[in-house]
Amino acid sequence: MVHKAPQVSDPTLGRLSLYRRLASRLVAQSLTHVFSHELAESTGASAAQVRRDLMLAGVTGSQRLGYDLEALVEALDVLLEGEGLQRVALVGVGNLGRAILPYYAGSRRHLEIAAAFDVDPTKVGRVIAGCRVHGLATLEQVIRELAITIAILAVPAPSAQALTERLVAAGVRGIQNFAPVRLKVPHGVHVEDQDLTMSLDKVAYYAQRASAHGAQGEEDLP
Amino acid sequence: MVHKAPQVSDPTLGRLSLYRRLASRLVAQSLTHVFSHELAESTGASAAQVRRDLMLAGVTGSQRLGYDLEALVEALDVLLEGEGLQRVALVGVGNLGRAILPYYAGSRRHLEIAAAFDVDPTKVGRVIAGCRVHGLATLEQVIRELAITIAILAVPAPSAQALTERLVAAGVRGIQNFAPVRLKVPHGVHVEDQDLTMSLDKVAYYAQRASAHGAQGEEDLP
DNA sequence: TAGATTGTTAATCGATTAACAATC
DNA sequence: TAGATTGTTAATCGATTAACAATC
Repeated sequence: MVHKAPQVSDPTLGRLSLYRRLASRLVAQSLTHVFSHELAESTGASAAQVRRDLMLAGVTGSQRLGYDLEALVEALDVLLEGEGLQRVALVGVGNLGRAILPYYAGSRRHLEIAAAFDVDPTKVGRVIAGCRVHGLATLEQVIRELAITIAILAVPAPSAQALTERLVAAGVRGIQNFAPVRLKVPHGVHVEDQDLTMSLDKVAYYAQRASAHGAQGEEDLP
Repeated sequence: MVHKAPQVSDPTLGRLSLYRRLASRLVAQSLTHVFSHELAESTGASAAQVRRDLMLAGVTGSQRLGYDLEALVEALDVLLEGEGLQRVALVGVGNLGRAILPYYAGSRRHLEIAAAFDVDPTKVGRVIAGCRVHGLATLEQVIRELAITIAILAVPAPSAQALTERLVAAGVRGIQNFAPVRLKVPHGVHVEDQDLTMSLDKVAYYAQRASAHGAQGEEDLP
């Protein structure tokens, strides 16, 4: 348990997240073990890389059976989300906020979406996916009372920065930002931008090249 | 105009997308020029890297005034989205689909969201953000008629793979995938995964470390 | 044992940085 | 000119790959 927390690089972190998702699914199928090459499929990485990633996470496998799923999931949960429970706030209960919520419901044992916030008075007081919606007036109070450390920011771009400052002042240390704005935050606060439009540009770029190079695959390699 | 299309790496592509967004915004403010360090702020990259990125995109700047905004936006549009017009289909008009649509409305001169699709019969026939919603029965027909090459896939995970196969068969060459599933596609088809849960794991990881290292910034460097 | 896996190491690859020369 | 910018190059950094030894 005195597991010295390793420093994990960003790309590795992304893969660990995907391993965990697959692992949870396999656990639900009552499986007990998984091989590195099975996990590799879920990310497109090589099996050797999976092994190195898991070693970094402090998970050790068996040469005959692969990795024990229960231990794997627990180790990843601890690494990604910490030993205790971290509470999360959803800020902005529009279409996007409501769409996101189900993704996080259940299966995350060290994270809990503890509260939601919205400007719209008609939404305040309602319960969405087991989560109570508060007005923005009580933002600081609720966040402090529940000791919330993480926020999902799903509000329109113009209000994003002001809300960020209130969240940080109230004790939030990490923000998943869906607003197409670069947030300014003090040191020690981490912002992860989830830019929905950026990847469409990438798709457009590759699709265009695919069409230009003739409808069929641009290379013959398997 | 016989601009040999450059091979652009993935991280560069992401930054170009962000430069374009900022550039569009500045154009809307009636500005005519922008400096590399101004663009740099939008991504967190260095000014020198911005210059290299833009050079790669074939955009050339002036030493006194920086980069001409109109030329910049046009060059990025052509690079990212092609010379002609590419049409896009939104598949799945749930909360997520409706939330995404406004992000793409307008400002994209070489991309057009031409059609939407949904299983729900009560949604079919409606018009959302200027975009007609079709039933899944006519998917292939509509995609072929409109020559759609790109799809935004915002459907539940279980139906994602089957729909992907129909889309590809009908001529789609690029997919922005919001379903938490790894899609199998033939060569020449590009899938960009937009995983909404992965970045929350990253946030949780960093937030947890921030809290562990004492509430204040973990390093003293500016 | 034979087979298939895991843990470990050196070599490759690519992106970023930093320093410089050139320009208006 | 002086100042601030752009275009260019060599050096650094880090992640990934590939090959190997060790294990059950």
